[in-house]
Amino acid sequence: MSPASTGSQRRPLADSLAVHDQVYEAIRQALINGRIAPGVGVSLRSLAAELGVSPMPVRDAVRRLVAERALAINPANKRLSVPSLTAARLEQLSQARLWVEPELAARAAPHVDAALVKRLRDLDAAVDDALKLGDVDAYMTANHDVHFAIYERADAEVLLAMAGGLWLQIGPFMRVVFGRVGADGLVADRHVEAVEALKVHDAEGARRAIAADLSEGMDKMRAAVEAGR
Amino acid sequence: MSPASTGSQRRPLADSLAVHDQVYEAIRQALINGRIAPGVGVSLRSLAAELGVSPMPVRDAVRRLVAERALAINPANKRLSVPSLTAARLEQLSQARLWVEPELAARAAPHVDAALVKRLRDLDAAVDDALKLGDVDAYMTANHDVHFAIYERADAEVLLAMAGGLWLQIGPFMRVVFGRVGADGLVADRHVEAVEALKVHDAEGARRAIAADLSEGMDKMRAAVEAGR
DNA sequence: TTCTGAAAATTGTGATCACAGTTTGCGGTG
DNA sequence: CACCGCAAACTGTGATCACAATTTTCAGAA
Repeated sequence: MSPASTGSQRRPLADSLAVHDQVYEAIRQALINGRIAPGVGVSLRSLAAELGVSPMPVRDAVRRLVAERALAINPANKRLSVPSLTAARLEQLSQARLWVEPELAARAAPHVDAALVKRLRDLDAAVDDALKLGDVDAYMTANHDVHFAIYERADAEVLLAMAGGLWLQIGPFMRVVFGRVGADGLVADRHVEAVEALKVHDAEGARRAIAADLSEGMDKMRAAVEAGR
Repeated sequence: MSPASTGSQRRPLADSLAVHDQVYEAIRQALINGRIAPGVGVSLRSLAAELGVSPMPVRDAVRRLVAERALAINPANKRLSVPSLTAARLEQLSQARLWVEPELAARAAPHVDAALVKRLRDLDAAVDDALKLGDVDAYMTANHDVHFAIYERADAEVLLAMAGGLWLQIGPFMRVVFGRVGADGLVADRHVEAVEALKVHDAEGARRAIAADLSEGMDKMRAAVEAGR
């Protein structure tokens, strides 16, 4: 293979997403969906080969994921791995979520309009459907969308980013709930209560509903993690 | 760091810190110290030239800083800049700190020993010295060290990382306090109270002392930011 | 069979180049 | 003097290579 013939056609890429962003999203989803199991090692080249890109954009994406603590880097040999699920990590992540997310819901309440209420009801219906069908990926996506459709209305960029980072880190934990207790373990959530509170701009009601929703979900995660020791 | 000549001699690097980590630390300090003013644009090559390294490790460091929101990236033209100091950002950052940091102090309380108490007193003395001398950089460093010497004892890696990220983002705000009200504006802190509480393993006392310390500091930052509009 | 040790493969890191957008600078035109 | 237009410089992105440090593999000795 001569250096000149290493074609590898380039992309216009002006409007489209950069490759490293696509790679980031791909790895992110793989982590949340549990396609890359916690504890196992990964490498830049193996990820690159799997995604059909050069190691360069993978390197960028991985740096970002490491900074967000969705990937861990062994300080001794500098090798990459997926953080493993420990009770201590879950506990801290839970506590942090339990502070930021209700806060975001409360901040969103004043800015909620009829269109958002409708969208939230549609999204929540999608959550219920996914639950009935036992479609794990669809559930994870829909559940995420419900929460962040609310949080985005809070007009609090910094807190929103914190919440995003926490979901990314807790994604693998959510997966183990399905793995161990099945979809039946998650039939109930507090989305309806949250939407009702938001509809009438009841900030404290929204805060309480989201707090209860998280609290119950996280109890199940804790039980699943402890059962799997 | 040696100038990046085309000779490109390599380092041993086994035990020593990687170049991109040194670059990260250098930019980090420059941001916190306000040597790179908020709002202005930077570029990979200009930073690389300034630090005497190739653009590659700068790219890695910048990715990390962007993920930590210490640098911002313009989505339109993808150019880098230092986030500007807005009241909304300060408010959210403050609220987040006011939750995590007292929590870390409370968690640390049970694990405090005599050696740590001594170290904290030494560090706090350094804070007072820097204040008397009006040495801004020394104050920022010493103040950071006092807080994180406590937080590291909490045995809460996730929350500790959150606190670190928040300090990085709020660093430039701290600087404006000195810029506008001078070192005299910060003569009082609640470090002594915090250390006293920690010494007797009083978690709630430590929580309150740290909360008060942050609260007062952030009031000054808010005033400085508002005055500078 | 089990241990040993050297070769081979794999890893993260850094340098350098190519390329396509964007911004900047500067000349000429009205 | 003000405005336009184009070229040069600069920007982030991606590819490819080189290198040192691991880790893995496997043949040979006990």
